[in-house]
Amino acid sequence: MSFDPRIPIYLQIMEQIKKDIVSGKLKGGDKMPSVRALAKELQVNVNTVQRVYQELERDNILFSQRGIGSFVTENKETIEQIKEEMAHELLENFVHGMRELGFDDKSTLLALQQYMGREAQGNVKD
Amino acid sequence: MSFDPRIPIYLQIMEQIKKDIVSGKLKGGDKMPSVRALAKELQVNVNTVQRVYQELERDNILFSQRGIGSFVTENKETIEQIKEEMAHELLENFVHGMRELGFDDKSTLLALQQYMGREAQGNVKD
DNA sequence: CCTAGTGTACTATTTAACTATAACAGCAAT
DNA sequence: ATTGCTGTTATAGTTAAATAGTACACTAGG
Repeated sequence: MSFDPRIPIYLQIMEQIKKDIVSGKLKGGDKMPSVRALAKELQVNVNTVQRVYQELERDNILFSQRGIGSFVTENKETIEQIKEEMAHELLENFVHGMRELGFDDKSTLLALQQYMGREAQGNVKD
Repeated sequence: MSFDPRIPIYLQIMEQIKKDIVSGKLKGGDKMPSVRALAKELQVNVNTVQRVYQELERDNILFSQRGIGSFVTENKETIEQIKEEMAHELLENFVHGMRELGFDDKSTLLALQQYMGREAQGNVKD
């Protein structure tokens, strides 16, 4: 994982973990790497990872047990809620961003289909 | 304009100016507010605005003349290029972001249409 | 010439993120 | 008990963004 220097590292790690949970890559109850292990893997300081886990625990996404480890919440509602929040934010950024560039919604939709088509080397319109 | 504390202010101001140029709200040759005027308007320091103008000049989006003012470039190609870059970045963030949340492209497209429909209180599908 | 407004440059200070390092606290297996 | 892993807390130092304040350089208009 490489980091965007414009955004605090701990926020980027938080986002990545949330994505992994929301997409099912990490499941409810899964044990997270220890703060030290993740710090080493990501080449960041232990305190930074500790902050990540702390913030995620504050948001009820993880829970930590001293001496044992940190775990993904078992609460599926919480996870679904996070997913909706994240998707909503992406939608909002995209649509509003395109509007601010002068695209109307129809043009935006078209641009998206073209982009997806280009990436998939095939058309999304079935 | 209110600022996202997670991102440097000067970058946010840069983005806004670029959006205004790309969307046509600011046109080629237009005189920008003076660094002091914009600083006062945005409630930020003169140095911050100075940095914004300096960076935008480096990107050939503005040009500044000492004693006179700062102006939007007359080069339409540059503006068009910026517009494409910004649109591409939005598309990329959106599509990749949705994929990371576990949405396939078809679901993403549907979610977008629903979002646009909700906002417009009407359907985009003509 | 002189003034007012412009961009530009410089120094100093504050704040937050990040790092480095160490220590403390709790659990489990030997 | 001891060892080794865990989360947690604390202190200190570095870096970059942003601020505050000042000064300089240039241009236009009176």
